[in-house]
Amino acid sequence: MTTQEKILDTAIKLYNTHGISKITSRHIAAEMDISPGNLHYHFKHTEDIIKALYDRLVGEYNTFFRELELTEDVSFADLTNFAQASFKITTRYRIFFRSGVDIVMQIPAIRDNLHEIVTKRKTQLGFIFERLVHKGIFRNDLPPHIWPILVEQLFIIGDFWWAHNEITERLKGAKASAKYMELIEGLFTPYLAVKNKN
Amino acid sequence: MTTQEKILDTAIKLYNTHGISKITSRHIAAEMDISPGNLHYHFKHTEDIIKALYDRLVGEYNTFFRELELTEDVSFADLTNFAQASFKITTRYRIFFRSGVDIVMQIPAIRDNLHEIVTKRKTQLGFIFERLVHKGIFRNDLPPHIWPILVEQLFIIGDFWWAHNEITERLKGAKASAKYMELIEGLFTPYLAVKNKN
DNA sequence: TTTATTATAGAACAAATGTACTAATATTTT
DNA sequence: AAAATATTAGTACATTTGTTCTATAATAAA
Repeated sequence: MTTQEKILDTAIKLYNTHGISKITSRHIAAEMDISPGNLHYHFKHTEDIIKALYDRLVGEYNTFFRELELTEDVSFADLTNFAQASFKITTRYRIFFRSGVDIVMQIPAIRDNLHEIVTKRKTQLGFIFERLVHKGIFRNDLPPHIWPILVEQLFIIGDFWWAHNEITERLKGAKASAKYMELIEGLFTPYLAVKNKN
Repeated sequence: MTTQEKILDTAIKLYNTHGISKITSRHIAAEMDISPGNLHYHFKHTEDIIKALYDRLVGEYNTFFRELELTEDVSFADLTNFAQASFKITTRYRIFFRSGVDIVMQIPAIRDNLHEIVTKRKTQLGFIFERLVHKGIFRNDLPPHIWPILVEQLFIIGDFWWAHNEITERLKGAKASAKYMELIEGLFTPYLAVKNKN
């Protein structure tokens, strides 16, 4: 593993546990026993570390979405997989979803990219719903304008569940995962066609 | 208006527009043309300002909930009012909902209080739903375990909508309010009894 | 009106932080 | 092996930030 990768791994670990605002480049260097000078040789600016972590996050989302797009024949299980994959990613990079938009939005490279990626994800999930309605898995007696609303609800809960968990139950591991899935699945349950209610 | 109040007003204004992490006690003092020394005469620690703003936020929530509790005969309109009041409060203090739990959770006085207040709000909203089911406004053919889930979904979307808006459409004013209400109302629409679908 | 108090300004300090610089060491290329 | 390049440690510096200190000024109490 290269020093760069080690820095990123250490950074995300420290950020996730202590929060971005409390972790400085010196902390990261100290944690992995290298000098501050060395760290800034690999990442000139501390912001560049956060930027690199964001790129990792986006990369993981993209590879997952690419897989999903290949599946022409979307099934209900894909939706569950989607939620579970989202949970894993938001867990690994939970600092981005917990530290709010405050810090992240102040990094220009991220700010410029964020809107684009969220829009893309929304469109993709919208397609999945469309196909599931067509297949009769979701109800087809509803006005079409409800689907974008459902997609948005899914994203808000998916993205900010960790933040909410932090200020309420503080669940971890399997319990956290179960609660997350319960909330996400509960969101589209009312829209399932009657025959699929299981 | 006392200097203390002026400091809090200036602080929330600056925090809301620039984010907590970018605003220091010096910025606040400069914005209102007083000396740093004077500011720290009124608030010994910068954190105390955030703590005081949090107390304001909680206070506004409490006065609203107290009104609602007096209404013995809960109607559907109360639910909409509830959402609208929540929107106003989360807008006025949106920094707390945008800067994430990261900063806020590091202030002990807030951390200790936050869980309590969220739980209280959840219970109160749970009661409202219970009464609305009883009155036949919400469906009574559903398993009772779905109501806590719905309450939690409502709170996540209610609390973090501003954060989500920041990274997507960045709506403001009336448009923001309309979108917020659309998402919140869309959440409980599927649970309305058939006769109430209007 | 004198005295006490509260409020304010402005300078000063210490700690933290990002980052640049220098020299040494390791690694790769030729 | 020699030269070039990449990596590392350690130090140093400037800036920012929270906070304290001291001296005035304003206000309230006596």
